[in-house]
Amino acid sequence: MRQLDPKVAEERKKKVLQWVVHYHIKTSRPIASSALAEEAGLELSSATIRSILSELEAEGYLVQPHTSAGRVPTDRGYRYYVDYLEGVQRLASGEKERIESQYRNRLDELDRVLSHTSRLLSSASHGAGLVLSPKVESQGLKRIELIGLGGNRALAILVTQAGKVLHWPMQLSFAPSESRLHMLNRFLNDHVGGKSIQEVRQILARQLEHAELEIRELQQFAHALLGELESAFGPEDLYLEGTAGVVAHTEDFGDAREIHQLVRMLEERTHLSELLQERFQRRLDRARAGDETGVEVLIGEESHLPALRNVSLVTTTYRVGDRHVGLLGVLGPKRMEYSRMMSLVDYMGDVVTRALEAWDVEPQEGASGPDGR
Amino acid sequence: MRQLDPKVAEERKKKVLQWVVHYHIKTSRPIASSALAEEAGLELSSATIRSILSELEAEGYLVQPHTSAGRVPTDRGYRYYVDYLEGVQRLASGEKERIESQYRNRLDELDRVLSHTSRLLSSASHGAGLVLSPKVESQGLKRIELIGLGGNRALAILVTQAGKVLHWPMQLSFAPSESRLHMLNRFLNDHVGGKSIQEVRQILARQLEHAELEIRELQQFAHALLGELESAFGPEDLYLEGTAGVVAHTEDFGDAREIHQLVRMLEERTHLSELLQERFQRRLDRARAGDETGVEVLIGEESHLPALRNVSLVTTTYRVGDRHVGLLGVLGPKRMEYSRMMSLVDYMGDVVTRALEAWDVEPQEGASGPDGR
DNA sequence: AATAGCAGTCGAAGTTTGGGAGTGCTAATT
DNA sequence: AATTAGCACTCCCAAACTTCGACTGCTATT
Repeated sequence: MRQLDPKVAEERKKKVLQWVVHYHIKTSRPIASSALAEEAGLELSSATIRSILSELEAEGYLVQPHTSAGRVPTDRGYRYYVDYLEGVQRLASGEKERIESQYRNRLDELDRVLSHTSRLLSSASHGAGLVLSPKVESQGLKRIELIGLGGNRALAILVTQAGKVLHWPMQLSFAPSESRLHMLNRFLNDHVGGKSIQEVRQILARQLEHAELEIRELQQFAHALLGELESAFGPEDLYLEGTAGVVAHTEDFGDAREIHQLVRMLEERTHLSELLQERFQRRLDRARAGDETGVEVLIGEESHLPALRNVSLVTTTYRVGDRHVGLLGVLGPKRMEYSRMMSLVDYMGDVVTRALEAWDVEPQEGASGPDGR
Repeated sequence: MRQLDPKVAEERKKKVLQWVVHYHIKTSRPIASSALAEEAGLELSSATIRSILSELEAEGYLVQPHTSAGRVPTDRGYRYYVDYLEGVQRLASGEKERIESQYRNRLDELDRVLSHTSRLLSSASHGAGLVLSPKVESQGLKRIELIGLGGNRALAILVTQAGKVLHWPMQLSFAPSESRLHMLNRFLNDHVGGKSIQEVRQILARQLEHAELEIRELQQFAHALLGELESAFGPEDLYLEGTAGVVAHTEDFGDAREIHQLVRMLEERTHLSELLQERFQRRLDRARAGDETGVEVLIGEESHLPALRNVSLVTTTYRVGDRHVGLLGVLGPKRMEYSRMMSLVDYMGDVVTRALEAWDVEPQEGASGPDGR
């Protein structure tokens, strides 16, 4: 056994690293060379493994909490481990079944699907579940409707192609009559199908110029509608559930200040929302470049947000048809079961995509088809 | 100084108890007799105070974590303290201003008001904010509307008197035409104004018997509507925000198991929701008996839920007009600043009630009034 | 190149210790 | 009778110390 093939050496180094990360995740303890020697099935003595470990440490994959302790993965170590994992494990079929049953018999609104999804993610991961809702701006509209509520009040309702229902009350400066509203609705919906909000805006603007029918009301409505759509759709698009679960794993945090930082961040939502938006954007760009990547993982300080120092984020996108429209995932302690989380998230991405299919595939033409009985 | 008036003795005993609770809340430490003697301004020696303390302990208001430690309040001690506090402190006007500004310029839906309120409660309390939404069953309806979504699909929309908007998609077994829907909506709304869901049910049922117009569709719709309303309105009526904040105060909990219990409970929501429902019911009963009580506090084990052993709940009701329709409050560590929390909750109850006033006061008659310009 | 063996490091967990914070009791005081 | 000072006693807590053993890195050996 003279002269070791460098390839072989490299190979077993990887194996050691993987085993260390894996085992640390399971035990939350520093991993010693002897544990490797005995349980990892490498057929090497602890001494040899020690030298491998110290190489790995020199390369920045591992650290010792102190001399004479075992090794713990760095962010970089986790990163290697996660990259290696890519798409390996499948979800246990029992768990699949459990999830699937939750979605069965549920022809539902986007809103409910997503909020339900974030709960499921949370409860299956014992961490936080998060879902970024599709931006309304980017979706096609299916219907706009104005419902009079008496007096000057009306309720505006907006249904998007993907099944999201938005509604907000409006204070008009006139009291619309039933028949006026009906006409207005008719007019609006004649020009809306499948168009994006921007397009609808333009149409409304053009109609305002031509100044045909019901000028005052149209103007009123257009004005108010545009105003409402401008604002009001920021961090509210984030479904975030189960944050308490993340914080409860106190052993994974250093001091109390760290926990408080994290709590603040989870409470305010804005920073997290921004981070996810940005991630999603990047993902879109990459998808456009043909670089299809399923589940992505963001480990500890890779986020550059100090509050997330000790947690990791596992995300993927979900689609309507072949357009990626939103992001979903799990936030948990850095020492999470990545392979399970990754397959969970991957699977949930599928499930949501399938749930949304039902909305997209439907007949595209007018409202009255043949009686379906 | 011969012969002490028993009333005076009783009085200062109360004072001692209050001071102990107050100070423990501030410091989170057991309180010693010497601290009382020096800082409470009682003009008594520590020895005398000791004997008072031991009486209080015998009566179950205080305990010592161990011999030779100071005293800590029991649930009963907190209870006394809280009952005494009743309506004493007002909220700092700066804070009021801050809150008030959040509601200004916001003619909004019930849904948003409440979810916003729970966030505010959470951020102002550093605990969890919770709001129990009015039961739809008990509210009058303002509008029902069906919007066709193409094919057999329709979106049912229901607006209650208090401004809650419910909507859910329905799969019909026929494809409704525009004009049919319009007629149906007309018919529905002619019979709906101010009625409760039960009443609407009955009306629909009666109409089904008389079997006049559009029988099939009415039947269809009524069936589906009733079905939907039966289910689906349980724990979703609870807005719960900021749960992570409660858990983050690790020093207030015994072991990790306790924390996990609490986390589970906060995650599942059902138990908590039930507890709150029950509280609300009781409150209604009491209000009916003319026993008006503003803010209520539930301390630790008074809830009989082991998971809530170390937390307290501060709640009040909010109203629409003079009907109590919902509950709101704060969940935090047992060692919370009760007086601040109570005035916060009290105040928020007011704010929400005022916010809902806007919805109730409006003109009650038909949709088209004089042009209001 | 791999290993056995060994000295050395250092944390974790247990033990000991003193100090002090606090109590309850009792006898003296008003 | 109520209050207080004084004191003995309890018991936690923090610090200092010890022991143990889990690891490592190095070196000589195979």
